[in-house]
Amino acid sequence: MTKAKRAKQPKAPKPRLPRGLQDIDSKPFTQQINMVSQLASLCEAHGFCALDTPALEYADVLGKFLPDAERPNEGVFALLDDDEQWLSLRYDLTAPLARYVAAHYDQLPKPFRRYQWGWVWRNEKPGLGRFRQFMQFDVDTVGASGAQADVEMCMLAADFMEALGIARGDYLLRVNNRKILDGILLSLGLDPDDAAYEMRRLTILRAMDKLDRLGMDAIRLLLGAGRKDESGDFTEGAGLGAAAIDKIVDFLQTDDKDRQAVLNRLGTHAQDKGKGAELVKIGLHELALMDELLTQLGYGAERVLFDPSIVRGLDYYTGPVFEMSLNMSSAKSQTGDAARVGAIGGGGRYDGLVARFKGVAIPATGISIGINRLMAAREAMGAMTEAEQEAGKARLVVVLVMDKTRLGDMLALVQQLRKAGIQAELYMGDGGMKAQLRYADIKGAALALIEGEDELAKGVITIKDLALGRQKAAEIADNAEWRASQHAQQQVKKEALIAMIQQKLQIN
RNA sequence: GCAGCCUUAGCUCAGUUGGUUAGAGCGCUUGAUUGUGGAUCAAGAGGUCCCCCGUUCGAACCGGGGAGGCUGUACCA
Repeated sequence: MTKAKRAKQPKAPKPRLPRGLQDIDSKPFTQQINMVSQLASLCEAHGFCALDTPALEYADVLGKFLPDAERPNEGVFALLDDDEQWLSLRYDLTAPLARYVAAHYDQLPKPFRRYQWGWVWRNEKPGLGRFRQFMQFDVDTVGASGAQADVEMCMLAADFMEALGIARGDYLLRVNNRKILDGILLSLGLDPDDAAYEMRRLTILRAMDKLDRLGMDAIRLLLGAGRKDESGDFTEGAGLGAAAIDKIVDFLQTDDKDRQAVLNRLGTHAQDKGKGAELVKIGLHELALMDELLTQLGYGAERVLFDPSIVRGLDYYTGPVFEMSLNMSSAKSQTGDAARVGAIGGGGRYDGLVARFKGVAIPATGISIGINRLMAAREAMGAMTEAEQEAGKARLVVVLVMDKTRLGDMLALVQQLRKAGIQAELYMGDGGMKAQLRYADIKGAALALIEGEDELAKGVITIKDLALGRQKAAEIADNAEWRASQHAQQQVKKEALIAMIQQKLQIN
């Protein structure tokens, strides 16, 4: 566009995208569809039902983050409807599930087991592997209080990873119990009636949650006076005394290599008298039940481990909590970024969520997988299922248009190819032969078919092997030799065309 | 939110300690060689130097404000 023309339309919008949102083009989108359908069929095999719910819900139904007029978009994306009611884009799939269960409780089978995937939105600062729109895949069992339901979630999470080609040992589901965490806090001697207790509890839990990322020394600082990060910014600590810090640090040790070892070690924290130790004891008992089932079913500590530093979100979890992480050491981390993808999923037991609507507590447990993060991590790890390798191969055949009076014949040829199970398209543009081959190249097609004057006269079709041609090009630097190299193509009789294409596609 | 750094072509970046017409590589378009993509050669298109205000004879460059981005940190249902 010339400058003069530009001046006439000065307000041409830039084709920009809001931060934290992304286009997903052909290859990753196809991969995403494949991943979701693999997980969905696993869920179906377990007897979970599919469910879909709308992206928009009433803000008060989603709970917390209720928008106010001044800051309607704090944390969530919200908008005021015509009737002056606040709507929010869902920020997870669990709150809508609670709404759905409460609304249809009478008709649903109890326990109600459903799986669901969809986009969710969070209005937060995006970062590495964090977006403002991302896809979650959730599986939940509502109305089951026993450890078997939690254990099923753990096993399913592990099965998910393996179904997606992530090798055993490259993923780890770490499990903790909120009752243990709350019990430990109580036994620190903090007074729950103290006005500052809740703040302090959050600060401590948040500090514990950071063990993975910051290391134990930083955790000591965060539990005590506070910590200064590398930009010089200061984070206020919990202000605990040395004895309390030591107790927590001891609790957090994560050297244990199997689940029984964790249970034994944490058992020492259950021996004191008092409410705190009592809670710890209950939590440990729940974990012990899970361990028993997991062990019987062959899910060892290399897949599902107990880890006292797992906290997960602070709000609705009431019992076991899970977090799925990947061992990225096998990743080809060119930049080092790949190694820090963070948790790719999590979940736990939330016995209070449906009670918001029904008044009676309905126990529930579930997991949630972050599809986008998982996809990025798999890419870095080079995890590929056979189906994906198959799908990633060049299969497309592009038929060129050499003579526009013969479009009908060409379309018929393409149809014939498709009937034979060959992925094929006719060039739809206006370009000449050069443009058409460039099109086939950019599409990553395997073959191009040419039926021009010469071929028509001879009753043949030219098959051009694009991949082979590219490979030859890489070896040639001289123009004359290039011209002599004859384009990696061959002519076949029309009757033999389909058989030849099928043969060529197999070899590729 | 807080802190630090950054913003020049589609991308990655040069640039003049303030001086007229702002550059490179890659990419893109067109052409040559073949009815033929990818190699090679040639030509071309593409810029409000993030935006606004100020200082100055003169600002991409200096000052102020704003926006956007990156990194760390906080929050993360």
